[in-house]
Amino acid sequence: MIKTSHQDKQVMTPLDDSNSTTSLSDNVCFALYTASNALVRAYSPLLEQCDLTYPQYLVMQALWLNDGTNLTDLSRETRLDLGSLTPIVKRLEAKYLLVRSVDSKDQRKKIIQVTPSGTALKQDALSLKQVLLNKVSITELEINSLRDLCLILTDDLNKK
Amino acid sequence: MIKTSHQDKQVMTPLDDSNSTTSLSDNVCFALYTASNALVRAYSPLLEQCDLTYPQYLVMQALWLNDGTNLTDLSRETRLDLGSLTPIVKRLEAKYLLVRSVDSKDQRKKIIQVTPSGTALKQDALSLKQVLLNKVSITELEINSLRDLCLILTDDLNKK
DNA sequence: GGCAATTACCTTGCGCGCAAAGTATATTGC
DNA sequence: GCAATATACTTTGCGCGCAAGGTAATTGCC
Repeated sequence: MIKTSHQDKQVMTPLDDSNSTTSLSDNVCFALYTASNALVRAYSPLLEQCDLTYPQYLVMQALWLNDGTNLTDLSRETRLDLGSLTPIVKRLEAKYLLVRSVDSKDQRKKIIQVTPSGTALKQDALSLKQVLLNKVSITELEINSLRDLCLILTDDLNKK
Repeated sequence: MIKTSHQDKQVMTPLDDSNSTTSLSDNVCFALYTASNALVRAYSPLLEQCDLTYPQYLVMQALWLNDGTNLTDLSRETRLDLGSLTPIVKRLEAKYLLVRSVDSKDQRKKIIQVTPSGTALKQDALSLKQVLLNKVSITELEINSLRDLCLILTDDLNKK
């Protein structure tokens, strides 16, 4: 958007920075996208015994930390779009893991509350993280740095 | 990473490691998942002017680097499932960016080749990466470390 | 009080990601 | 030479992620 320098030339030059990659792995974007897919894929067989998908697990985690919020607040916490969140929450309600009720003070708001069944899942579900971490060869320090870089990147990309 | 100590007790204690998180942001998994979503979301309005989605862009990148491969090889390079890849490639063919043909030596294989229209997209599409990188506040060194950690993590998670 | 603007949520449409099942072609074993 | 197996791809079903459009309820403004 700022540099439109090679809009005029269609011939690729060897010095052109945007073409010096020899493999997809040279791109952060590819690496990030691939890692996220691998993560969800690796989580899925573990979460299956809780009958949860990864996004559903995310929502339950958010509720375990902060029960009784409304959809919009839950959307902000999970960084999930409201249009994605509504059907996810409905499926969790169909599994009797949570209940939805209308806020009496503001009838537009839906209050989401974890049921006893939902709470019962907590220990088992959260322990699955360790199973995945055991497969990973990078150090805890590197994991923390990976996490922090991802959080910064997310904020940067969501800006403007 | 090593400790699996809380498998036997179902009651949560304040010292229980898997429950000490006070926010979703404490989890690598959440951070990674969120960052990947933010990335695709940020790329989408840029790629719109090329009439490409992010996965379609990934496939085109792979082909620009290595034209004339078959689907299975393309699947390995892009880390995309064959079941995902088939419809993506079909949509790219419908946009005249590539053609699919049967390998005469092995009729099961489909050879994918970029058309002149597909090649014409290359310069503009690859220049979009810089637009995104300009929004990002982390250093090039950190980006490289983020990329490498993601690649290692992916390999670890795909193992076994 | 009345009415436009805003907010909270739901719905729709499309393109994935992936597991599972299906089809056609090649290869292997005997 | 031919059945069993393996390989390459396609299809189907489901659950997202997200943009866009819709419907109520609430707020702000006059």
